[in-house]
Amino acid sequence: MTTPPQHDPAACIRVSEVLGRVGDKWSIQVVSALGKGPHRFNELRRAIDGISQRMLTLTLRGLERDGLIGRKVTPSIPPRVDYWLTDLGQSLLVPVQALGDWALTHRTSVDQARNAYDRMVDE
Amino acid sequence: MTTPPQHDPAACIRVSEVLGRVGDKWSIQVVSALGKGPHRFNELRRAIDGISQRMLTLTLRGLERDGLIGRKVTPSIPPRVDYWLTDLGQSLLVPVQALGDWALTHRTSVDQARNAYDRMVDE
DNA sequence: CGGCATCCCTGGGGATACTG
DNA sequence: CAGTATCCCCAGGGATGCCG
Repeated sequence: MTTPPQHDPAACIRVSEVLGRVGDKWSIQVVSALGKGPHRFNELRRAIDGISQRMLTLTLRGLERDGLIGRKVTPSIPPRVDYWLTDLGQSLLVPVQALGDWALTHRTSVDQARNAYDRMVDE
Repeated sequence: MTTPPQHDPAACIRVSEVLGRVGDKWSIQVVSALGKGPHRFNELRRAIDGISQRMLTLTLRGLERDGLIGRKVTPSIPPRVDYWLTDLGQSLLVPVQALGDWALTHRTSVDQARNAYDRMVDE
């Protein structure tokens, strides 16, 4: 086992705030997609499987408000809007990646535990 | 800027799964609280501000099912139930802590961006 | 003490249609 | 193309009450 981090109530609250911000259904995926580089609106729409236009818009607005992504409107015809990660957004990608790595590493363990649990309670 | 992690669709999906599992309103706080050591049901209830009995029960069941926490019933009178982090749960604490650190570090940046955004759209 | 069971209500989010 | 607006549904989750 690694050193168990101690419980810090203040840190807990911060974690909750972060999760409230990026823990919604789509934010992480948008940030991750923008990790590749700038994207236009419909490029993101295609890159993120299952997201609706409405939710993409709302998610992008939220991330922009929090300073995680930038937005540039080019008023051509047809209009063009580009999104990209700010430095702040890039920095968030690091711990997010760590969480993804955890998921990749321990996925089978979780699945096994889940199956064992489900068998135990019959079903 | 640090090296920007590349976008990996498979990794993205995994991140989503992890967030679906621990990104709910209470799981992280329960895991963090148990990072201190084993707790009884009502100890957790008191440690986690605002959680209802119902949600604590549901959250604990979910975490137990996923193998992140252990549960031991002592059928005394009154009954006693202890919860603790499994090794798997401990390992999750690491990336979660990283996310918490990010929140602590960048909290003011996010708040400033948010305030600036809100001023910009008037309100 | 440590739960289920039940009721109920809010809001997250999909589908669809319209606009600049 | 890139939104905004509207309708609508249902799952998350609080409050309350009962049980071993």
